[in-house]
Amino acid sequence: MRRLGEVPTARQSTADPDHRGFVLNTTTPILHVDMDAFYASVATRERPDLRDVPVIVGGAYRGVVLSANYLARQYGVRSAMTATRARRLCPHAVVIAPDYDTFGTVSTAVMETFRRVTPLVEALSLDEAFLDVRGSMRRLGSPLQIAEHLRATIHDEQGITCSVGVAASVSVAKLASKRAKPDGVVVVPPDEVTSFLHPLDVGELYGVGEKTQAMLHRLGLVRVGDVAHTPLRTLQRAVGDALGRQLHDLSWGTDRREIVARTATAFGLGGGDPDKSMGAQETFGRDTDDRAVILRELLRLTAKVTGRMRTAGVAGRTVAITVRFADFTTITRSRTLPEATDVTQEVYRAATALYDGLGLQRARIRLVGVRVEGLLPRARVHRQLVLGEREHGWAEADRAVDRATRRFGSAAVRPASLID
DNA sequence: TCTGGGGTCCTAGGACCC
DNA sequence: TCTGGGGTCCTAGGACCC
Repeated sequence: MRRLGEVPTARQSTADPDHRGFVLNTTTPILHVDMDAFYASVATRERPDLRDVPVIVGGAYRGVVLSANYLARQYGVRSAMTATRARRLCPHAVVIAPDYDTFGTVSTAVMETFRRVTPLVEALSLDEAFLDVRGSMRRLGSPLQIAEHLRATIHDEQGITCSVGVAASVSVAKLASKRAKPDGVVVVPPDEVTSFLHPLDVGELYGVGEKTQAMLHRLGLVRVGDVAHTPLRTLQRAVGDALGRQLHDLSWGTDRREIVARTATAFGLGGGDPDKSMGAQETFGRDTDDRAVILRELLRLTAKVTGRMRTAGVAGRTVAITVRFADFTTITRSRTLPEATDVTQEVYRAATALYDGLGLQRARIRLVGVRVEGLLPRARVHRQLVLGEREHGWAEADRAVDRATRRFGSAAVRPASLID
């Protein structure tokens, strides 16, 4: 039997049939399904030798923790923590490099499992999704029964566990799944929404990170209930119009956002809304002030981004670069071109101009990035046909590179300056 | 060996237009 | 004349999420 924790109120298990009446459940048709320690679970599912060992995924040189299993978490290891700190907290943890291909494969399979229940699946990332099961209940039973069915199926087919939050709205369902972790289900019926939400710390609300949490705490708004009973205008003066409105709605669990069927676009899964920007950035192994090294990195990143853009069939007008200095201060510079482009040389020319415009001399640089914004389907881009325009030559070169990359892999063709 | 990489959205100020 | 106001685009920075 799957373990169920000792969380009070709304937590339910299949052994607790009292809240499974039809009337109650039609009012809680939204499921938020979240894999438990997804990367770590996938990385260890065929490694019984690691079952009882703390495991960390990520944490390469200058890296952070992408995921940690629950044993590692007992030592205080958390996602996004620096690798250094994680190793200090848990020196005997096994560190595994991420394998995104496998994560993607498992994710696709899990999302397929969801779609066998309902077409209304909104993937938020590789490892979590909202499901609207309103139309599935006649066939599959109450939302709680559907949640347990999904958990059992994913466990049997993928060898990993997940947790499910069930509620009338997406925001409450998401908070409920967090409460359900690991390997559990929490149902929050409509008449228990405020008693569920109001004792939570404001930091639990979607959109409240470290900074906003600290600001709200300074104002004496510590619990969600405090936010709920603060006038909207006061809230908006503190955190801005949009976030103030959002927090006000979330604190009453009144968001009516509908689920839109879509797959995660991350990692090339495709589907859903088209991306609005595409970018790439990389932290150097060591900080550098060498212009040649930096420009070469900008070219490599540009080629990566424009290659992805051409694969996706999009072009963009705004080119932005990011520069992070040794002291971690980070600046961005952007420039909007007259015409949208997906041509490597055009984006690179803009990126180098932006970089040189900074007028840096000996600044130690930690990271550079390139991003193209304002993406449009290439079919909607009408280029000014200038007589004798050289860019056509570059576009031809890009297409040749793309063909070669498809046949021989990304190492086969690259700009001359990137060859060692 | 302090602090990744992929994104989205909001804010605010200035330019510019009507 | 002595000063409006709305809308859009562009840029830079910041917060947040996974």
